Amino acid sequence: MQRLTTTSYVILGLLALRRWSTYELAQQMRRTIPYYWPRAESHIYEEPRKLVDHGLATAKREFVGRRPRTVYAITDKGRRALKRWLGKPGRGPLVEFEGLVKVLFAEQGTKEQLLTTLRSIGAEAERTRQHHAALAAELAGTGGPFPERLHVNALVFKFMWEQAEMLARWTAWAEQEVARWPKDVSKPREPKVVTVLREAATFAS
Amino acid sequence: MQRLTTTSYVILGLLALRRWSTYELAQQMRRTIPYYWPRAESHIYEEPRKLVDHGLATAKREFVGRRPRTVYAITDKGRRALKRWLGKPGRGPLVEFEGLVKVLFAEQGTKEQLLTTLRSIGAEAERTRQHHAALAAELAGTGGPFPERLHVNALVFKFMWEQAEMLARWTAWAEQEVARWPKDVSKPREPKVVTVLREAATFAS
DNA sequence: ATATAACACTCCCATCGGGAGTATTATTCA
DNA sequence: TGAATAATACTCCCGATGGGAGTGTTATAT
Repeated sequence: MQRLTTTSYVILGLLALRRWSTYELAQQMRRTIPYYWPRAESHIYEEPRKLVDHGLATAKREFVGRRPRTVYAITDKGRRALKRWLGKPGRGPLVEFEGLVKVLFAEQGTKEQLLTTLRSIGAEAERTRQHHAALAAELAGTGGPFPERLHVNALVFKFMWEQAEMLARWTAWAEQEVARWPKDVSKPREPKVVTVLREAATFAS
Repeated sequence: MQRLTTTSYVILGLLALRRWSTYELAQQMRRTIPYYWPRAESHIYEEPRKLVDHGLATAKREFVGRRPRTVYAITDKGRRALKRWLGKPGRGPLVEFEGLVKVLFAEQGTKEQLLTTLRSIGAEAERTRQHHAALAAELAGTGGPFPERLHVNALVFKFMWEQAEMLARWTAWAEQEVARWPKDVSKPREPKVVTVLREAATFAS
């Protein structure tokens, strides 16, 4: 029997709200959760089965015409397991950022390449902000599918929003700084950018 | 022959700076890079071999007493490959944040559990800030192992710093908001927290 | 009437996280 | 000086994951 992962508990948490078919769960996982718990859709289908194996959920086979689907529901044991899990501290954010790796080695390329990298990150940040703003508009307007959960959603949303804002600010700042650098980005003299290190260093204990 | 991943290019980028033994590469990958490109140490040993297979690096077997070690160096083909890679846009940040999942389902648990979750995230954010501040002090003081790369390092550092600051701010804010909620966190009436949604919604196009 | 999108999955391979294990050399501290 | 411990230098392996391809059915758009 496979062990339960954070993804299992995400599914269990969703099942605590209502019953879902696996397809609906996969849909829901695509809406907002990928911004802090991204998982491949193909594997979402495995998770509820694990929950059933552990007695945390039940599966019911239903039909839409001749097409079958499986609808899952949480059990009492499932609710208890979820509550226990909520009591254990969760891991802090883990960031994976390929664009930043390209910035790190930027002096091996051209100034144009670096600016292109920064602009593409900036464009993505802008798209994310738009996405989040639209989501906020929907939640603030209709209350979303679970209006009684608006307060916890707002906590989570705030993180997503601040993350997107931070990225946009950082990109704009970096573009501006790099614009000041000479054409050969491997040899800037006295770059102003280094002041960020001195500022951060003052916080060292 | 295995295909090159972002991790391969991280190693290639490090090799562009100087020759390293695999152990040194693994060490270096632990210093700052895990904050934006975390990879398991055990796999770092495989990457340089891939680079050699592709002709982007050469391996040299050396000895420290009777203990052998492999030292890798970049080739001209490797430098060209790195430059080409720098020209292609990199993926934006991907965030994985288990703690936030616990916040999302917090109304299934107790107020105490939620506050504990937030406090543990806050504590981790503080540790990260301390780590970054110490790193900044070192870089600003000695210039670090590659003083000629201080300017690109500063760009990357700024992102790490802002990320840590943002997390600390978010946690402090969330703790304060939750403190205002009633004991039964599933039923706060008119939570002030929802204003963040209204504010963000004004940015929707 | 037909094409396309949404629904409802399954299968599979390469990648990755992470722990355990092996052996040698350097450092610390009693 | 000797023993313990840390650092160096890896290898092996299992289970979790990303992500693409594939199969068939039902609803919607044109």
